[in-house]
Amino acid sequence: MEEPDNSIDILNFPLFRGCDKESVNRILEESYPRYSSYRKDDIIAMQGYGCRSVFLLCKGSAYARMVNEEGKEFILDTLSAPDVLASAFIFSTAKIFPVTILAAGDCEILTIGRESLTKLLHTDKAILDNYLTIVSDHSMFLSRKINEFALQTLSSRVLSFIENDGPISNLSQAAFILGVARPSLSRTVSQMVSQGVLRKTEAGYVLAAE
Amino acid sequence: MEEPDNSIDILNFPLFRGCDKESVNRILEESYPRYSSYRKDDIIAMQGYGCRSVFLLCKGSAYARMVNEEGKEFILDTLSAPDVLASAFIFSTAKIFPVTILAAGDCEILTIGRESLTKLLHTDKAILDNYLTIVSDHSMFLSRKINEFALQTLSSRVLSFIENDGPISNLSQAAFILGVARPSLSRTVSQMVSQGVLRKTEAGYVLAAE
DNA sequence: CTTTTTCCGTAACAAATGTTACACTCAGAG
DNA sequence: CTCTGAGTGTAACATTTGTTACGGAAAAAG
Repeated sequence: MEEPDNSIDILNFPLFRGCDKESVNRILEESYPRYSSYRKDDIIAMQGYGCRSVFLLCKGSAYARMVNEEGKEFILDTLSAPDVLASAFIFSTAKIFPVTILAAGDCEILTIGRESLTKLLHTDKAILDNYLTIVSDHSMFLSRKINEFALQTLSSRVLSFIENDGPISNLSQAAFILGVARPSLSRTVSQMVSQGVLRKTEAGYVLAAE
Repeated sequence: MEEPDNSIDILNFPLFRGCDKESVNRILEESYPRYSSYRKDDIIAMQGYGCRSVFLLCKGSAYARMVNEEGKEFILDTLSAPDVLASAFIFSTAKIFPVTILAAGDCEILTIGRESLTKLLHTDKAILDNYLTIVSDHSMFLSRKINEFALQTLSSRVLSFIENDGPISNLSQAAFILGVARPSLSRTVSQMVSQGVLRKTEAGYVLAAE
């Protein structure tokens, strides 16, 4: 279970940048952290369930999927190691996952309980500052998402998507992430191409300006 | 400028619950906090501009409005004293307001700079825990908003609106907050009434079940 | 090589929401 | 009282997106 190179990995995390490695390792070891592996498409956390720990994504990548009662869904975010999952949920009043987190590929994850995390934040000011930045950036990310969903048309959102995620090489997948029907995205992309906004390359659809 | 009853107000804030009042007041006084008044519709903070302070909303209420390039807009949130504004923006990497904050009525606001806030968080564990909860709850709020905008139909969002904000007494205003056209909301509400989901009372439209 | 699967483009239609326009009610100002 | 403005209901039409369906292209499997 316990990985021998735990202590080496730790400083790769933005969360631990500038921290006192020794004391962090001590606190982590005291808390008997769980080190687990997930296979592609395994569920790491389930929307609607309680959140008692944060997940340090040490290897691999994961994505956050949001579903509503009628089964309509979309991908809110994709995350790659090294990153912290559930950072903004664990200290909320409800302590409930608003999304389901799934392994995009094989993942290795270190689970840290709420108490240990609190202790870390109380002990090391660098970690605290990093954590505040991480949680705040998460809020900013969500704000931008809201702006997209609430105010932007599909074609604007396609542009944002390409800016953030690069060329659209798979229309079906992109449609799923954008939370729209595949033919709708296909239609919109076709229109954008004929308007000269997008261009089709071997890598997929890209901005025509480049 | 300086209000004499500052120190009394402070403990009303969820942010300061359980804190050591003496040391908080000392830190606040050291930082020469600005105490400002705003009239109805004054701009407290402007979307797209830098965020260097948090705002303690001591009296009155404010709302956060989000606009896109084409001028389409909606109200993301309304906040009432006592509350903390911009808690999730000040520690982000970008440090940019993603919304415009406006006074919904006459407001009194205590402005706390980033350095003083950092000092408070580093000094008092209770404040730190409160702050983490506030920021996290903000993230949860945004997640729910995304769920609404991305996945829910207007009628579902009407139900959420009534649950959170009470009866719809002003269709125009509610349409603006929901970010939809007034006739669209009027139409949907009419349909929901004829389906028996909503009921019209003197207080406005309410859930039929009650 | 054939077969199957996956992805893509597209068309026809449906559903949701936006836009514009107009008439009605009601409360407050004058 | 009359007038005005805010809020409302509603209709007709436009626009955007969803749904379903079908055929083709290209890759993967056999």
